[in-house]
Amino acid sequence: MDFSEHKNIFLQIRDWMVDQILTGKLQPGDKIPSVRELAADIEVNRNTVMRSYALMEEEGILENKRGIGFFISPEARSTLLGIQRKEFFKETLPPIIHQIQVLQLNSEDLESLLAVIHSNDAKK
Amino acid sequence: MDFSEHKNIFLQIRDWMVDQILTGKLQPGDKIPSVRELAADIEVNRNTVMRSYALMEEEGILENKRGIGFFISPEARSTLLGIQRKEFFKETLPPIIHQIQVLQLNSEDLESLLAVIHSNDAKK
DNA sequence: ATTAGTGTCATAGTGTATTATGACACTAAA
DNA sequence: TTTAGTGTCATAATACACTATGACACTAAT
Repeated sequence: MDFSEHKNIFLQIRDWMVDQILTGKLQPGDKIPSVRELAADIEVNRNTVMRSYALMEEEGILENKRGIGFFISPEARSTLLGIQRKEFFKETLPPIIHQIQVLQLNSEDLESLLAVIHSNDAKK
Repeated sequence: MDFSEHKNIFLQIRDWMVDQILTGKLQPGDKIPSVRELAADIEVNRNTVMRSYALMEEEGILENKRGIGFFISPEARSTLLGIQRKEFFKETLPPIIHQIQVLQLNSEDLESLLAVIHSNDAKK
């Protein structure tokens, strides 16, 4: 895992974990790496991982069994779909649209983007 | 101007100024607010504005006349189009595409996005 | 020459993310 | 009961963005 300069590490850990859940690599009920283990893996301090896990617990996507570890909450996937979709439309999409306007990007420039969107139309 | 929590202020000032240039609100040759003036306007420290201006000067989009002030460089617009397009395709677009896949967003969800893209096709 | 406005530099202080480390409570298994 | 693994809390140290402030050099206009 490589971190971006311009975003807090504990938020990037959260983003990475959220992605694992939404893509199905982590399933509800799964035990996730312990605070110490993940910290060692990604070469980050224990406290930083703790902060990520605490945040995700507060968001309702992780559950915590003291002395045992953290687990993906049963309703994590649907909760996350809600959170992430809301975030996407409120925070992510508007500046993207603005940027596309300003840079005058057309269908040809954004071919790969359009392909993905249309491939999602079929799956209904 | 309201700042986001999760991005450095001096970078947000730069983004804001870049947008003004690309949308034509600031023209090549225009004098921009002095370091002190802008700092007072947006209630930020002089040094923070200085850091933004120094960054933009280094990027070749601002020019500096000592004792007079900062000016939009003549080639600012084309320089910026290059920088911003490269940044967009390398850094911005890939995670967006991934997010659209993960959240299964279709043409209906992204109607406004598609509208903007297609409106850019005409202008050629 | 003086004045006001510009950028520039240096210093010190504040807040916060991150690190480093130790200690403690809880749980499961030997 | 002991041991190893878990989360949790507290403390101190480091790094960096940002603030606050003063001083200085340059430029244009009076």
